[in-house]
Amino acid sequence: MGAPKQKWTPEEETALKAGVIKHGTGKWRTILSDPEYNSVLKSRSNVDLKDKWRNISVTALWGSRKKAKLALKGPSSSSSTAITIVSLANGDDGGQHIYALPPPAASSEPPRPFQVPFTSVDKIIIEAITNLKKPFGPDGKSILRYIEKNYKTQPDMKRLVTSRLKYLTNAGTLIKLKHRYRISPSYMAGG
Amino acid sequence: MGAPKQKWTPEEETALKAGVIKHGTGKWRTILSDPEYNSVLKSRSNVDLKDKWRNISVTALWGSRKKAKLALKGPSSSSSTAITIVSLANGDDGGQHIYALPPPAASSEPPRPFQVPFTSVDKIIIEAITNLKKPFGPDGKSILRYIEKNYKTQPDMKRLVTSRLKYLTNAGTLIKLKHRYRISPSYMAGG
DNA sequence: CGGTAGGGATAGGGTTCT
DNA sequence: TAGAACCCTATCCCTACC
Repeated sequence: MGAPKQKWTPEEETALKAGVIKHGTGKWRTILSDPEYNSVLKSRSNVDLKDKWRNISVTALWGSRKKAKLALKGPSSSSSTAITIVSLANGDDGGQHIYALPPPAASSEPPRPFQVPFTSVDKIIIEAITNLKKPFGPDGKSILRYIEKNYKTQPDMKRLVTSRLKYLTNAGTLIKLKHRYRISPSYMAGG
Repeated sequence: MGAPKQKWTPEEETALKAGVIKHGTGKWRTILSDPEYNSVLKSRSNVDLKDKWRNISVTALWGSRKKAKLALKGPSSSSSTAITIVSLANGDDGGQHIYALPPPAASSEPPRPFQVPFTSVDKIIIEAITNLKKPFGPDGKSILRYIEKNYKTQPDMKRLVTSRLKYLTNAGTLIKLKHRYRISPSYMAGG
């Protein structure tokens, strides 16, 4: 066709984000039909929207889909790539950090620091909300279940998640409505 | 990592070319899966095929990717690098030459000839077919659109392209099938 | 048939190696 | 230094499942 790879413009991306905030994720056709966005997104399909949103989400969390796939999960599938989540005192998320411990044996990589800062509970919470993709956002319990299902967690993860949800809501990163959490516009907008 | 740059053997290159002729460009996985080639190309990935084909194509056209990048494009992005295509009577492509005119004002370069022979319509047509990468080749209209999009053209470019397509098809450089054009084996083989 | 989710392939820019 | 080989990831495509 004419366009070998049609890169997304900032305007289109903004419109998509606004559309998701207004209609929720998974409502790609609805967003496209909304007169508020359909002029900007004229040249995009519902599938394009879905793909772009996936890309935005995953990039914000992990840097790329590939990294997300590598980072996410692991415990059950392959012991050599397992990632263990631990939280340490005194971090930037209210006294908690999440670290990824490199697998015990494994790679012929050059010497790395024993622990590399990898991601925080906050990021995992955002990931949970993104991946659970409930129409109006998951509730706290679902978020916790998601995290416990996908990561090896420490015993007091519940307390940690609860306090982080409160903090993120106060900070404006999350929006809480009827016990459900969704990601705020400003966060996805790249704030 | 493991692989210290695995150079392409002539056999592999031949298999790749045959695969492209059979399945078209952009069908890298398909080519890999074809029992006719998958023994020779066993150690290559679909991405490897794509990269190698790019090297082959771009080398045939411009000498290298770097040169191609310098030569290609200009009009829309930056006026100072704009390339103007004109055709002159009495050339080697049926009475037509394509020239690249240096930008009007611009560079502090040493004095250049007013017009430097740049490339011919034929090469641009080959480039168009290569870059448009339609499964069975683009039709004439698409080729014309590509050229008009990427170059500043003279008014009668349509007529020129049409006649060149006819010529190149007769000459065996292109293969025409159902109004679509693809590059012939012999051309890519370096003929 | 129309829509979405998800896996997977491709395109094209960038990087490394020789 | 250039060019071949290779890497990264945004975009696009395909299929399964409603």
